[in-house]
Amino acid sequence: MDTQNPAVDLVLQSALLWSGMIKKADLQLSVHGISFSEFCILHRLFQAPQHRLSRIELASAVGLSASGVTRLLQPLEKMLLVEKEQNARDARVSLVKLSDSGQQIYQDAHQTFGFFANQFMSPLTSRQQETLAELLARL
Amino acid sequence: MDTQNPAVDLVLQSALLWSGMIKKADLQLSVHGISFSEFCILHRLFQAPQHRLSRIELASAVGLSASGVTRLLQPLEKMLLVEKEQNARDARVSLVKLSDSGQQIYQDAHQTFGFFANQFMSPLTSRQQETLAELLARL
DNA sequence: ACAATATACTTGCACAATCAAGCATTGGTC
DNA sequence: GACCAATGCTTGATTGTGCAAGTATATTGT
Repeated sequence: MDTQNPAVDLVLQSALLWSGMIKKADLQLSVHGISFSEFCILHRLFQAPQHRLSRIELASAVGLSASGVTRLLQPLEKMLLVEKEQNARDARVSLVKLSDSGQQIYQDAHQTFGFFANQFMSPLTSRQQETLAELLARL
Repeated sequence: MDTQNPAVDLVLQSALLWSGMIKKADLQLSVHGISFSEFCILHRLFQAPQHRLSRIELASAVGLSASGVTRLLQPLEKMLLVEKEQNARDARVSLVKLSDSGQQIYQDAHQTFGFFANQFMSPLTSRQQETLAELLARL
């Protein structure tokens, strides 16, 4: 590609790779009626204590703005996958809780996504995947 | 994060990392009046023989749809960074050529981006960056 | 106690990117 | 030579996302 600056190529190569990855993931997840971003939201909620997080925490966890989270959650609320709750200590924060049906959908989607992720990473051995994870973790 | 499936975490971690990277890159490039996507376009054009590519080639090179490329190029044409040219053999294709001023802007932006990319990759040694590039190249 | 500042959202507007549909051109097939 | 599928591109409508501004609540300083 570029003979001058390997870091430039590395960054551009990665950006291309991950934009393609997200498109493929979106396609796989569409059978569950959710997008990649929505899956990320559900994933973080599932991991959280009591499956509950504030919108701000959610935003930074998935790399979106606060307004992005607000809008992403609207359809999920209508589908009853998540519920709004109040925080007793601070009336500003409105907590998001994964509902029972949300957990169900998440687990179905997780299976699909896990299969996809394994397939996507299959050109690398487990050892190489670990190495990759370590390298990325430093960035 | 997830104790069940390391590939899932790896993919989600990466997606988060690169979405953040693109935002930072956009910020850096804004001093040249271009976005990350526009920089990618200019980069590919600069590398191409005679700094010239068809819109389809450009689209796949930067991971956009054909219509995305059409729309991205409109402002660049107005700024006279690129020029439209016809292909003698096939009247369907309209080639995009990097103009002289486009090359100038690109080289300025490349310097900024190169600096950014080096900084972004600085937690990794050159050796590690090579390893990372090799691993990503397989995916 | 009260003002000033900060935080947690939500909303209006703008923009980037996609898809579906359409147009023009090419190349193949009968 | 005339249809027909495929290709390269553009356009209209829609979606996703961010930013700036607004509201409500909390916190800090005096």
